[in-house]
Amino acid sequence: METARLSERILEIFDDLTRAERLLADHFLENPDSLALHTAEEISRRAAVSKATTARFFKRLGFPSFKTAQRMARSGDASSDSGKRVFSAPVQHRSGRGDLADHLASDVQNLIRTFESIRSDELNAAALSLVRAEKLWVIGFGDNYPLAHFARAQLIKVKPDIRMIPLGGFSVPEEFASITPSDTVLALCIGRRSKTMRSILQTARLAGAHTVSLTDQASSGNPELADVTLRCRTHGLSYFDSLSAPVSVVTYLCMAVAKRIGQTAVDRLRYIDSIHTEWGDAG
Amino acid sequence: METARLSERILEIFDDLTRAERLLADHFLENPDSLALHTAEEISRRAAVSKATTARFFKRLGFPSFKTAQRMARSGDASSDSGKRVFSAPVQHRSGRGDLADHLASDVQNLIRTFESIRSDELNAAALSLVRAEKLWVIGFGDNYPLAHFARAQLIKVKPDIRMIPLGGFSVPEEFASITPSDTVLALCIGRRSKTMRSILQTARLAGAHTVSLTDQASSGNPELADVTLRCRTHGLSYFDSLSAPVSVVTYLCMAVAKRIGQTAVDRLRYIDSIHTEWGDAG
DNA sequence: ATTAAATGTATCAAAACTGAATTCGTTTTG
DNA sequence: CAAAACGAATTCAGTTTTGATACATTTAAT
Repeated sequence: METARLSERILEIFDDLTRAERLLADHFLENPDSLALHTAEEISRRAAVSKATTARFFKRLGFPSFKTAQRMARSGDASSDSGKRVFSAPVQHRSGRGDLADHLASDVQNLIRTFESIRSDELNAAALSLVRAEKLWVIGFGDNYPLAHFARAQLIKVKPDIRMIPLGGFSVPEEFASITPSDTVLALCIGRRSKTMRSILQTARLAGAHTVSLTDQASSGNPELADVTLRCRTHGLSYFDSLSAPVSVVTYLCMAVAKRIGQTAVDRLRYIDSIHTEWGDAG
Repeated sequence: METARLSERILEIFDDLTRAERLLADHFLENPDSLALHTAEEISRRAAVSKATTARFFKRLGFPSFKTAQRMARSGDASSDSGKRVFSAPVQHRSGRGDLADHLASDVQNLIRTFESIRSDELNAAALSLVRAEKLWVIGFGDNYPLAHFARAQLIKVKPDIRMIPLGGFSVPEEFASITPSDTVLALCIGRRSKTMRSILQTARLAGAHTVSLTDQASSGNPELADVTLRCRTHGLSYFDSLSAPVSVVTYLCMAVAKRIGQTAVDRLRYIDSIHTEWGDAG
């Protein structure tokens, strides 16, 4: 995996780079395959630096020249996908920068792929649905609970009635009974599917409420359980899935909601802030 | 107040800074009060740059001069400058693809910048500390609660004794009393600082426990409150901060922990998985 | 094999950066 | 009040960085 080697090397000496070189560094961190795929001229153009700078950059990185660097990048099987080794005992504590660079590259890819695949009209529809809702139900079981909590924490800052399921130790049906057709359900369904979630979504639809669900890409098995389904890429390099993309999508969603609500949301934010200040929390 | 403004401004133009200026930027991000407390000469000495550079730095930041900047910092007023973006009513529903692309770009930058600035040895030290801990305390108040919950959800999959603060409605001191020198505290300190968190960290250090904290870049008002401090870039485009980078860092940290624990962690993961399957949850 | 096109590399002058020394203004002290 | 002391701004010269251009090398086509 040659691209990792490059990212690793870049992260290592990042602090010593000059400004134009940093542009290059960022370009390669965002597009790890760029070195293998494009010419020096093309790379220079994309990173908005001169060819000379690109040439110098690889010398500073320790390569004899740009060409050798590119050859090395191409010779290494840079297909970068290198299968899931979730359970292939990682004996090597060899640690360090390589892992970090890999992880970064992976999460950047997760973000990019996710937003590439999400259609903006669907997102807007989702946001609109959340805005219009009288009550908003945020639902997340198991590993989705933190994500649900996070979404609610954002939304409650701009909208008054956000309910969370599950809540404390309370029984779900009792809580969920108050759902109405003017409500919207935001369902977080990343990773392991839970039966309860399925039941809740069915109940919600039956009750005539709107439903928005956030899933990972693997979950396409049960389509159309929600009015709007947003798929996130959650590919992780080893034991755990990555939640960067879902978090980013949720953040965007909340921002879009706040934006649509407009001044009321701003006022509410300000009010909350003033309460915090009054209570002596640091701003 | 003002220090936050300064840090914000610095982060805004961080990419365009030269190397010596970056030394200054780092100094101010780590010591936000430095501007108010020290003379330009002293600051220059501490940041290891020339006085001229310091003078120029504040001009580049948009202040008329160093002196003005210092006066503003000391008065704490400084509302004259660019108002906080958070409240600058974004009336335009530009709604199109642009917002999405901006958001994506911003979060990708957050990720990259975060991993650029985090030292891998610090991360490894943090992971090691988490691995060695007899009990692990994950702490997150307010907006950090979902993040803490998320961290715990990962860690509990590979390690048996992970405690969370705050928990249910239980009183913190009663819970926290069982901390010992062989424990480690993972403190999530993104965004608004809470007094309780500070107290907890102090108590933890007094008790001889190890401490790892995850903060945003602007927050290092009290440096060295933890043994290891990991700074994340959380810059958001409008109302809300972005948590993509912190989530990514936490995920990496947990992965590193799992890796170091090794086979035991794998076994535990498998066992948990088998229980899930047995209970009929979909995989 | 030869040539033309494309692409990487080296050179050099312009621009930007930096710190030491100097100048200017303010405050303190005798 | 003078002058000394201090600190901030400016100037200036040396250094580094940068991109345009010229040059060399590879590649492709005939």
